[in-house]
Amino acid sequence: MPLRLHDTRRREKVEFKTQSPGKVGMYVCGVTVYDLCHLGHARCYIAFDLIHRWLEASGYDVDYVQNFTDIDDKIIKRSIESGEDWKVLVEKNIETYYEDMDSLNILRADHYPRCTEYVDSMIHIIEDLIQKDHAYTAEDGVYFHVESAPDKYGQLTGQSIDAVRQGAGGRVQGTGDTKRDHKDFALWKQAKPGEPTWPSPWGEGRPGWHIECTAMSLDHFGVSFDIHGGGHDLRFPHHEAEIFQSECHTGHSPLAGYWLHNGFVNIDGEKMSKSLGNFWTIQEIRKKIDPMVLRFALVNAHYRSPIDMNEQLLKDAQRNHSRIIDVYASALHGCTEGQVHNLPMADITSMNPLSKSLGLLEKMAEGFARAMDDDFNSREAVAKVLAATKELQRVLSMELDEGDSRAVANYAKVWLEETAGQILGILPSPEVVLAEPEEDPRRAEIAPKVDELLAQRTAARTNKDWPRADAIRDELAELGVVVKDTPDGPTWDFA
RNA sequence: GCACGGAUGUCGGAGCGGUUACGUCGGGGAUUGCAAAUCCUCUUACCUGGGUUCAAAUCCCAGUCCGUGCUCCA
Repeated sequence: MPLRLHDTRRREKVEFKTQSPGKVGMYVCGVTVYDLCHLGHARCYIAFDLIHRWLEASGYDVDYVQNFTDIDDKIIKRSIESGEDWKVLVEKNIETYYEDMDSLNILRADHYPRCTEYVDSMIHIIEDLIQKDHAYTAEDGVYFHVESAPDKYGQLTGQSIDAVRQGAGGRVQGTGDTKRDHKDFALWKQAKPGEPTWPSPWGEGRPGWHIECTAMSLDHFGVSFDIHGGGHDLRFPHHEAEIFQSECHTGHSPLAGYWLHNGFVNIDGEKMSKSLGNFWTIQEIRKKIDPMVLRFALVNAHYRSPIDMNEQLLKDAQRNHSRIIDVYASALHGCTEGQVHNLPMADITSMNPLSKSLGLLEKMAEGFARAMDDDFNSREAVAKVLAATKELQRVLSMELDEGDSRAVANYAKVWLEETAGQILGILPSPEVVLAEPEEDPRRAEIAPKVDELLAQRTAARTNKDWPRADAIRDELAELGVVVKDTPDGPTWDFA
């Protein structure tokens, strides 16, 4: 089944065809490194990581470019506020960016260009746009004249230029400066005293935001490439500005074969924003929960739909994620040295329970692939993994001889690694799964007391003194300890 | 105002012409001294009004409500 994906420009799911066979050029707008990354960044780069992984798994050679915007108004503002050199600020945030993304198991892109390295090409493009009458110089910089290419307006948002001619809801003051028309956007900004600058034919200054991506994508891919991605909010004006700049400069259309935009993250039903005070940085989240659980929660939604982050969602994610890990762990434990038998034929209609289970699992794997081929529907793919988890659990606990049970364990291991591991990226490495859990310092602290109480409770239970046994359990509950009775005796953990 | 999405069971959220989503919650059962954990199992649904069709949650038209964008933003 062919891969289909939703293209923002055409506003529908279309079959994926690359510009050159077997190769994919993918450009995703990166972060402006003036601050730490937040939940929204996590969502965006996990979404494109998933796309990256699935394209690779489907046999494409993906050239993935993701930029850093390392100079802009906010970086300058932040640098002035903190008294820190802007270059130091930028380096620090880029370092943390990598750290955050690594913790979320996001595979690295192939290139991370920084816009300050491309100022010369930006100047070159701007000169060309001026020459072609698509741009003009004003007192405080150079602007792109949107009315010079009206047919390119609204390609991603469907807004007509006539509607916007009326004035965008009266909310454009403050961006006016000396440009001719409120729709025009800055290509080059004249520097104010004390700001970092680059020389240009229009005096000392720095590039506008939109031109950066144009210069970098042009440099890496040429006039056109396959996939352009980014957050939903970047459709306008950023991505439409890119279309204006690139297509007017190169004369080639379209700039990108497919435009992909990920949905936003809300917190408890509200838009995540600094003014609402519900801004979660990845650094903060990492202190509270396993980043792999966060990844699970984000992968457990379609990349285009908005996601409402809340306690319930994380709790569900925690539970379902550990269910998968548990089965993976028992599969790993079952992969012992020794003879491995051939597994019976996978056959849904078989009377042999193992054969039938293998048939079901094969079908689920197919469903997984079908889901991913359908506009990277990881939500559906996760559902298949969860269903398979149940089935794998069943298979792993079947009464089998040694050779068979090794084969089954290996099958389960591979099944999960090829789906939840390689594609969804939610499986930790075998080393991590098999590692002895690190001793919680809190646990060591109260262990003697808990063990003492548990011994008393076991004695009470042996004597069938149930009120006494339950009283001890209540006492343990007050310490925040939950008791689990197993055939091998009681175990305990923190609630 | 314009543009783009969405409306599904207690809830979160898939499906998008005929078939079990998945999970949570709730009911029943197994297990247990009782619980917890685990496993099995059950009920319940497609915003409103028209239309197309043998068949609509799914397609078309109209309406209502909600979200987002139109300004820096993943």
